[in-house]
Amino acid sequence: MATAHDHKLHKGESLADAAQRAFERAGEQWTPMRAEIFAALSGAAKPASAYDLAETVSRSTGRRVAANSVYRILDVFVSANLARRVESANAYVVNAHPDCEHDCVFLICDSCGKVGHVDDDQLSGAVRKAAEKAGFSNLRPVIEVKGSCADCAEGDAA
Amino acid sequence: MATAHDHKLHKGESLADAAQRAFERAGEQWTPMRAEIFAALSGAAKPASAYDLAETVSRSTGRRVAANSVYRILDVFVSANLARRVESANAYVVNAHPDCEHDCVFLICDSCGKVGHVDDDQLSGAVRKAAEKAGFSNLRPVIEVKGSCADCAEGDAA
DNA sequence: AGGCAAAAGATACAATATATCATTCACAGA
DNA sequence: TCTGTGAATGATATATTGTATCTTTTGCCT
Repeated sequence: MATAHDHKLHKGESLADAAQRAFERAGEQWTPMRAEIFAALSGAAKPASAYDLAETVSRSTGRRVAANSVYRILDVFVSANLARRVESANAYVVNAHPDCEHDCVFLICDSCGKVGHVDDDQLSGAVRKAAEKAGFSNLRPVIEVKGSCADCAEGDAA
Repeated sequence: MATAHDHKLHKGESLADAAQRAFERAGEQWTPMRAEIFAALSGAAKPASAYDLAETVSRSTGRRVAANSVYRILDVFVSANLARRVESANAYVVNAHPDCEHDCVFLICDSCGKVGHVDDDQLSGAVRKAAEKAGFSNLRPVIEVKGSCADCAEGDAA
């Protein structure tokens, strides 16, 4: 890797390492392109769209990266649990704990666009149970809450 | 209908009537165009995209209806609780009981695309509570579950 | 009828997502 | 080393979803 971008925190590096390990354990290849996209995704302050990432990576590598390549890689990331799609934002976030399987609850701020997340297995379990009770199987819950985050709500009085 | 209390289930004409009443009570105009779109939406077997509805209504009226008009009307429907957006399908469904405020749980079948829904105030309340605990306000929960519906799972043995 | 505001039409365009085929690359086996 | 194979990526086109802006029409009120 030996990256020249020194403003990366150690936390970021170790996340990439953990991601790589989990990824390879899942039988996938950790290629330079995938590493670039993972870095772009984990460096983003907000959920990033595939097009955002395509642009970021295009700049950082100097080579044009097309959206469809990004989509392909994001799909692999999502199925390997390295990233997650935020449905109500049409965007993606890294999974900071690629080793744990959780149904995340995402909290999406309407005004700043940032996303927080909560892992509450009891809550997501209740959602799963409700879906099963309705005859659904092979469940993939999407639990998100739009609203105003604490920071944005302060100055906002709305 | 046996259910004289709780959630009145409206169908066909009476649903449109109930919707119109609720809509006008909210201070909105029930125009012919809006009635057309509501009819198209409530006649759809699956969640309908704005473009689906535009095409349906274009055919049923003989006049070309542009997507942006449909979007505008859907937005009004959603804010008046006559319809809901299914985030993970980029589509809309009618609200069968426009008089009650609920955080619906949508169940979206991967293979047939149909959507079921569950109202579980305790469940959605728990989601709201978790978001509030994280400092969020002005909440609009999105609780959806992708999976296989009972019908599709049968022939599928996946 | 006349005037106003809401609604709808027309058009253009931006953003998101997928489909298809070609090219590159790593690697196994002759 | 050569080559066949499959995975990954590139290139390109196109489909789908969503907004912005301006004009025209419609419904409502006096």
